[in-house]
Amino acid sequence: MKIYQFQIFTTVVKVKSFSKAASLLYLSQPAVSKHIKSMEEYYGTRLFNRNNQGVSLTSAGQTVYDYAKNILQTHEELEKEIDKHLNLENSQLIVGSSVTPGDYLLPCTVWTFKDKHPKIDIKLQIGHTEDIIKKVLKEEVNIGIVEGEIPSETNLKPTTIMHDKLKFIASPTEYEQDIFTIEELKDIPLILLNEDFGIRQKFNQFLEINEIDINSLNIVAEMGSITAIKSAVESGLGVSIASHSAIKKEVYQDLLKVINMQNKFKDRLTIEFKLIHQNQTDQPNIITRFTKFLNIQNEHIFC
Amino acid sequence: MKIYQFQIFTTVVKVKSFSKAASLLYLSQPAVSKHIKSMEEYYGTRLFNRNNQGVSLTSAGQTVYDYAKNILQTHEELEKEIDKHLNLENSQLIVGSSVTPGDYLLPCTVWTFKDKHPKIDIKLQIGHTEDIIKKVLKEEVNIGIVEGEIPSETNLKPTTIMHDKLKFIASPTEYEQDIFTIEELKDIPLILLNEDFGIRQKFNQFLEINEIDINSLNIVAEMGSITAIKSAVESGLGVSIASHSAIKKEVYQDLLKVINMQNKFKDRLTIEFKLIHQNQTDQPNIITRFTKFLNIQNEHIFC
DNA sequence: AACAATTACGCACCACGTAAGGATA
DNA sequence: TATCCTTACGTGGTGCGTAATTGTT
Repeated sequence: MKIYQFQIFTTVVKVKSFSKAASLLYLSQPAVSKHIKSMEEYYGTRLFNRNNQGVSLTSAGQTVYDYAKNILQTHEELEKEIDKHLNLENSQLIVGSSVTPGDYLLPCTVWTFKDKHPKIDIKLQIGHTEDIIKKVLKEEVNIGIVEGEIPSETNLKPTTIMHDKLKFIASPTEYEQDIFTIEELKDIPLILLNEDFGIRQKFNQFLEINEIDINSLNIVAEMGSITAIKSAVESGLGVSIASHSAIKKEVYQDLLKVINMQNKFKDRLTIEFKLIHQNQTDQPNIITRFTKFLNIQNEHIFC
Repeated sequence: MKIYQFQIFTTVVKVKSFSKAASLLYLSQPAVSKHIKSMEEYYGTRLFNRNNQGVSLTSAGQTVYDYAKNILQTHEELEKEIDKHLNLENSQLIVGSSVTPGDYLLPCTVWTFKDKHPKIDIKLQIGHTEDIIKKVLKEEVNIGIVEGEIPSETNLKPTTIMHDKLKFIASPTEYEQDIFTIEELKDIPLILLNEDFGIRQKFNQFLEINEIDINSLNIVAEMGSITAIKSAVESGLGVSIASHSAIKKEVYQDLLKVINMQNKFKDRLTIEFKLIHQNQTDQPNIITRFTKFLNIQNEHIFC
């Protein structure tokens, strides 16, 4: 049994629904289903009565709930106690991030971290990759989370903490097709981020790998903001390319649609987010702490 | 974090050694190492001081230990409470098993189950596969764990719960070679189990697949007991074939040695242990309970 | 040299998401 | 039929053991 499964379980109990719990936990509904099923197998009995209005606890489930609350609380206390050992209280952490993770992923992460460590003062700064690298080197920020390449002469050793798929986006009212061919890509009006952005650099690489001359494309605008790009695409001014996490909300709301690429294209168009920090020998505990926090899988760091 | 990891952790604390904990938990030593490492990463701090005399808790480790004991105890209470719900107390379970699992694997399993459910009366009967199948059908035993094929007309739906490798064994003083060729196999004096045993049936299949006539072999004896076979082989009377779990103790003590087969041989010589029980619609909770107990991975059912 | 933990590697199983299927008001 | 849960399947990640390596007395 995992602590994590108790968290899923208690969430389900609270909202009386697998699907609602799934969306609260940033999981798919089948994933929640399977965790509950595995708990039911472990304890050898049904824990929820299912019906199409949601779910309710069985009496065995009520028992598990009572104990699960206890275990979760104890474990939370343990984590707070460890924090005290590490002297994390009243310390400060400044995270520098490039635009995509900074705007779309880290806010929730930072919020979660703050919730878990209320006495730590954590700040988030957003900028382009180069600037963040400079600030890490000057120790103006403690941790950087950036896209694109890290020059090796900086001696920063980047570790990849997440990757995100890049996708073509278009207005659902203007574009009916679900797939692009190479030929179509050359005609369609493109709105791109400027070259300060890791996403744009990745797209340029993509063109090279697929042997497409950038001058053969119909680029109608270059912009310096993801929000601006999204507005332009929503208005039907053209097609663009964006990171999945930056557009999932709009796709869900039907303001944007994703157009897939033909299989022929040779690259996978994914972008990696890398973590960098100064490698001090006596690294403050707080940096280790936040780094580990990001690295722990199955804990929904980015939400 | 997993409950299981707390168990590993507390075991290490108690015996002050990764390797000793590993052998108590029926794990390899690197496996324990990695679990502790992953806990240290999770909590962001070292939990043990290592040295070549064993390990000792750091102060953060002491904190984890205090809370871990609490969590483990709470979880154990939860399991007992669930047992009460299922009315498992004072019920009876008879497990029928064929020889290899019954003699070498289940005793510890049954002991563990009894330890976890002290009010359940669990008994273990050992016999040949056919007999166990009959007893399951007559409901003289509640659960069967057997080797070999289950006739489909019994309507028992076997589920494989473990597999074991079959290995050639010889006396380490009589045989120096580490590998057999097909030709050598035909000359060597063989001591085999009789055909009541799943292991022997599997060996016959193995010969067929490799197109070896059983009459071309030098079979010096057939016996009806694994213990007898082992004694004969230890005395240097010949070579035999046995299930890994039945001989690992003797191999460790250097009373027996394993001789591998040449790659040419076409079969893998593994034997499967299958669980069978009557599929009653209102199956007693206790059968479900024991079945799940066997099925739960990572909990070292066979030890 | 001996003992104990770590790292490397390959294999099997588990966790996830997507998509299709099933049950119930 | 709408809503919600379950099953099926493919992919990537985790856990395991074996074997080689490192580190400490």
